[in-house]
Amino acid sequence: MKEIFNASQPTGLPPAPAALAAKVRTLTPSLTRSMQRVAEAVADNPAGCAALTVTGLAELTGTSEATVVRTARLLGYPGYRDLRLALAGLAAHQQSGRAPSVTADIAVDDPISEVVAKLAYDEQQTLADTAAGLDTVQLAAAVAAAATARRIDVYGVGASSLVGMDLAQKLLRIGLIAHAHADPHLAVTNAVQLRSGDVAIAITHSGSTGDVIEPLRVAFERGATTVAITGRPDGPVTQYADHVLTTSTARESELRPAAMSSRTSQLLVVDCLFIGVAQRTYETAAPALAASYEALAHRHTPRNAR
Amino acid sequence: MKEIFNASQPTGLPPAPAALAAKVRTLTPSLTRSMQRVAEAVADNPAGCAALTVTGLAELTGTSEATVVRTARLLGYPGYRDLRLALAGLAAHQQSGRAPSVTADIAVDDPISEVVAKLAYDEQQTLADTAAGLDTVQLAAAVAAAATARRIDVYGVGASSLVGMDLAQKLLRIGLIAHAHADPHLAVTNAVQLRSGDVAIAITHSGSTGDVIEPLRVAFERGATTVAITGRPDGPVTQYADHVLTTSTARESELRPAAMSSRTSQLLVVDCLFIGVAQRTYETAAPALAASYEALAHRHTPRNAR
DNA sequence: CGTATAACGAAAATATCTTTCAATATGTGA
DNA sequence: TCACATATTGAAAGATATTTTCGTTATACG
Repeated sequence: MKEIFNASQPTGLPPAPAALAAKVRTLTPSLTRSMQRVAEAVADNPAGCAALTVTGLAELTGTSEATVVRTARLLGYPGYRDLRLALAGLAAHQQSGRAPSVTADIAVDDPISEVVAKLAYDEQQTLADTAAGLDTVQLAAAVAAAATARRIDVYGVGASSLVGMDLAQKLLRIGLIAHAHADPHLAVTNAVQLRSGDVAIAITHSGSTGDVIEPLRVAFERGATTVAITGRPDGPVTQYADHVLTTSTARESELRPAAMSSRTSQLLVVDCLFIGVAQRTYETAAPALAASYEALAHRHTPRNAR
Repeated sequence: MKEIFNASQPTGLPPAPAALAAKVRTLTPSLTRSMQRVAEAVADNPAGCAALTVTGLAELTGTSEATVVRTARLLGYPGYRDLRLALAGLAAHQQSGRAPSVTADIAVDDPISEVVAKLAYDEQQTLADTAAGLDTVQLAAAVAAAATARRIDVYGVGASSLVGMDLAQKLLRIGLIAHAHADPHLAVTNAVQLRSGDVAIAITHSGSTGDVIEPLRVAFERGATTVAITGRPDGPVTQYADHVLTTSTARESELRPAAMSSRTSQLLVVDCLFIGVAQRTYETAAPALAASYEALAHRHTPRNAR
């Protein structure tokens, strides 16, 4: 067996400078056990790890040099040396940064004001991570496909279905033909109709939601351009995806289900996709948007209150 | 003859992080010619030098490895390796200094990477604004009402309907009885059923969406506790709201409809509401959340994909 | 002009990083 | 449950990079 971990990097992204923390979080779930230990140590204490040699870090994490190097590769660096440099950069970056006062998890007895602060902070973090980890090449490709598509189908179930509907709603507003399917059966039924020139978008945080993978597979086999928006760029869903857009995976806690931050992340991706498409179809998008405002105007009472 | 350059460091100062540039200037006059060349290169372009090996830097400056190492020592580092680390840190530091260039609006011809950065930044801003402007007293009151409610109805149309569904979905997950209504007629029909001890929540960015105000008014008159989530705390909807939760109103542009940032803001408020309720119903919420995970487990394929 | 000293670089010695490969663990299908 | 295939892992060999050594060349000073 050959170990070509570089191949797992879809497009040759240049290693991340301060986006390292994001990358670690995004990638952690798809790492093996010992690699996770290394990644954790690195994310936990960048400054400390930057001071260590491969051997040192291997000992600290109770693994081998080989594993450390492998982890560095997975993180997108050519080797440990480069990861170490990035780590030093990150450390300096953090140092200059602000006080990470609210990093703690939300507890059952947190006062409501604390909850607001922590949630806002977490979601901001999620946004930053997502933006940092988003592959703009893949995004551009997805945008190009969507902008010229005959029709666009969006698949998502559970929490992701709302994101799907949001995307479809917005695309409709700029005059594109888009549908969101939350019902797996109807999704497959519709996917069968797709062909080359159409676009299918699957949204699943886990990357392994059968109900979403199935319609994407059908669309893929019918020749449609397929896009996966997922937190697991190595998950089964990517088998049938021409373009993969990665969402960030923030830690979850008992009170804070993963759905919450994954939704934030997914929405940002979807927004980017939408804006990208709107740019490329500006001629028709702008008047369509204006028209939809116009149509809604009479639904608002003339704010006489107070 | 022995070369103990370390001895030239009077007091065992720890290597400088960002004070490197200063150190270089201070030390330059006392350096030999070739060492000056090295120091100059380093001060000139920290990022570039950080990417070079000893040999590389030696060649670049037309000197030898030994000289580079000697210079590193003079600068206060144990060796070149450490200088390089410091250089990487310095580079990252400098980079972070000039970051806030993304304040501008999204333009039609922005490259996709710019779009991602601007959107992420805007949404982060929206979150911060929302958290800052949220009245925790009102929020606490709304939470208390929802946590003990017999049933919870949520009204929202258009983009806000998705937020409403999100809230209802989550409340359902922790065992509460919640419904989201996007259909104005059904919403009113259901609102008639409410009475004291029930909670009705209206979500409208403009604060003047008749289709949402109407059911809230009905619920209000029936004696239910009513909550308005709106960007216009002076809008008509607040007439019938016992508690008003204010969302932030970010600027919108031609390509960036208001729906986008209002949605972000609304979701944060809804999340806070949810977490608050989950805290107060922890005894039942925690097992209910766990159970809902459990129920979904088999819907995921066992990640066999490479 | 000669000598002492400092500056410098080539190359050896060492440390560090990377790769290979075999052993072990893990999961999958009969 | 077992046998098989595949993935994960670390020890050690191999390759690079860094540091040290040491001899040569340059410079200063008497």
